[in-house]
Amino acid sequence: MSKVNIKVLAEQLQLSVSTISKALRDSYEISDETKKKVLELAAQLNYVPNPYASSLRKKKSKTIAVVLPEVADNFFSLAINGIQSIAETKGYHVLIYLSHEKFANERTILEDCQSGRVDGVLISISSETKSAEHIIKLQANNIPVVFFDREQESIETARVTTNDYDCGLMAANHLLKKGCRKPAFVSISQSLPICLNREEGFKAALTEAGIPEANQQIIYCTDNDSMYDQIKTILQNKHRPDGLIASVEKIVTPVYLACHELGIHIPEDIKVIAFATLDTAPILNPPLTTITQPAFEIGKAAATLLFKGIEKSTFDLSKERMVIPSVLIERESTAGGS
Amino acid sequence: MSKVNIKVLAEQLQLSVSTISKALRDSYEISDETKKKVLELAAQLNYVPNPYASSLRKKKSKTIAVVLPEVADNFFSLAINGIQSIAETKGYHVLIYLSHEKFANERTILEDCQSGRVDGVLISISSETKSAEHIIKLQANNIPVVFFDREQESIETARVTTNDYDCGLMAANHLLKKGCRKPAFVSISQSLPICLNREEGFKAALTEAGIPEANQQIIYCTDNDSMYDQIKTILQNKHRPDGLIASVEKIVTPVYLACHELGIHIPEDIKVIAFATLDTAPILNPPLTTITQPAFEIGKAAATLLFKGIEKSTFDLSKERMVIPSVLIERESTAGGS
DNA sequence: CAATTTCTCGCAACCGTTTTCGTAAATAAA
DNA sequence: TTTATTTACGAAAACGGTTGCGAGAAATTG
Repeated sequence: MSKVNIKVLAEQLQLSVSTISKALRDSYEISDETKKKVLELAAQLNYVPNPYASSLRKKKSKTIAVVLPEVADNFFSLAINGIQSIAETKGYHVLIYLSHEKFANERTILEDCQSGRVDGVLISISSETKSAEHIIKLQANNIPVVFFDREQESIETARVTTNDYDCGLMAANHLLKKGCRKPAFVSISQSLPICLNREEGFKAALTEAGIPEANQQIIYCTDNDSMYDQIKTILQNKHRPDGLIASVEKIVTPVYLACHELGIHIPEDIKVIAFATLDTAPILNPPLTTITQPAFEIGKAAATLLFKGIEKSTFDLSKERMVIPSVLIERESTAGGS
Repeated sequence: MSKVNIKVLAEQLQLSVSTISKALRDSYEISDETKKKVLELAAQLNYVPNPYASSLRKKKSKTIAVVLPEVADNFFSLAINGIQSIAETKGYHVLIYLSHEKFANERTILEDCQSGRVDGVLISISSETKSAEHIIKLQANNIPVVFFDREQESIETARVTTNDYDCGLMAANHLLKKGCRKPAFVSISQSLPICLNREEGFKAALTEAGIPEANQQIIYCTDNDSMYDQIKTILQNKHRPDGLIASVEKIVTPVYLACHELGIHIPEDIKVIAFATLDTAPILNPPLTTITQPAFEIGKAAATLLFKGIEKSTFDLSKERMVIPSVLIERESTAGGS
């Protein structure tokens, strides 16, 4: 059916293909009269231009790729919202790719992005990603890349993050203030800057408070499936921490469940604070103290930068660095102390 | 930079463009020797074929569109995961579009889908959508459409849903069994089949139990922003319900918060059950009884059907109907009664 | 050795749109 | 009236692959 393209319009109006094309794009070369006829017929026949033909000719796809570790995470969902909101106003389309936290997937995805399919890439790298060649290759192909949240430090390009180090510090200080003497930090990666920075802040706060390094417990839960068991083990340990910082959202549920199963009470026995954008945080049992990241804003800012990089060839992304602060929202999971 | 295309390969190897193309596609017309040389050079020069050029010629984009009301919702996030998992194995790319529950947005999005940009569309309609022409137009253009979760009843095409009526029945019966005499159903739409079917099941259960229609309270929260206030009003009403069914996930937080603020205890004063895939359900205060929808599976099934419709022209989507049941998971928010 | 078949490859059209350039007619300036 | 300029449009070449067909060379057959 349909298959109505420029050629069909041209035949019906006894005009040339080029005239139709120009009329549709409102070129000054075409008379108002002709334009009107073309627009009318186009509307009547429900003509929709083929974006790929135009992309081929113009070397612009009006499409960007968003590469994420996963989508079932409030932070990333909200970030997508932010990205979409900007893309819409710019008339861009958004391809979503999931790395599932695997480097190999991420590399395959970025390889495809060199095809001309997209004009730019927004990426939050997988927890496995350490090398950078796959991203450098993209840049070598003149595809602008902007990191959001999870960056690759060695790459020279724009990035939008939150103040991870400060938040690590803030979280740890909050626990200390609430009376914790043996807080632990639960991380999901030994390479992700977001985790490392939060961890550094955590350690700095503890050191500052005079807590010896030996008591600065850092726990790495790199495997999703064993997370629950791992956390349980830690909570059963003789040196059980009296405070816990969840570096990412998905740690929260296993922690709460494990505490419940083991009869460990939050916040009496252990205080919990999490980097999370969970909207159920205030109705958890107990309500969870969070470091809430501005996910939507990070998405918006990253997209805005990317489009600048795409549209203004003069704009240099390489030195752009935007930090949007998170906020600590105190709830009962860290109640007690002074 | 780069710009390495088939022509470049052809020149370097002193072969014709068509030979390169055929070699890359492993055509029988090309000798193994030549193929090897082509593949090697392609790898060396980091050649990535332009998908749009090929799409133009082959009239296939290897891309599908997923149209959702919103993405910051666990159901949809998980559904995207399911869709992606199938798309990956099929080598398809996934464009995400958000209608933000607005019909006008949805129409614009589907219009664009007629351009040849996508080979098929997976859609969960907005809560505003009542008419169907925008979808019919798509089908008239030979773009297969598959509904998942939120369908448009008058359209003849495949749909993957959960057993909404039964779940409405199940939810209501659960409340009745737990001692509720005045349960209420909180809906977000008077037109969405998912809401209507759940509502019908709810009413059927109550009627069956001998509860007069006058006491079958149905509450419509169509506006996101006023939801909290609306719920609070209802809870302050003299005829405050003693049980509450949240027809969708996003109703949960405002209900819990409102109850807390008003000093209404769950489940003593009011029992709550929700259609939700929240993974924090077990750690809420109190843990939330849910009708948990198989979001991931629904996504997978819908995508599988769509690809059948795209790839096998003999396959008739119009009569396909798949129902994947949800499960009721009982927790404390409905404790009490017998 | 001639006739036929098989193996490889190139030519050229095509997909739908954009864009440069050329040109005839209409209008303005000289 | 002649010349210059503007206006409105068409022809054709791209963009990067794909594909049907034809043709020469090599291999097979009779």
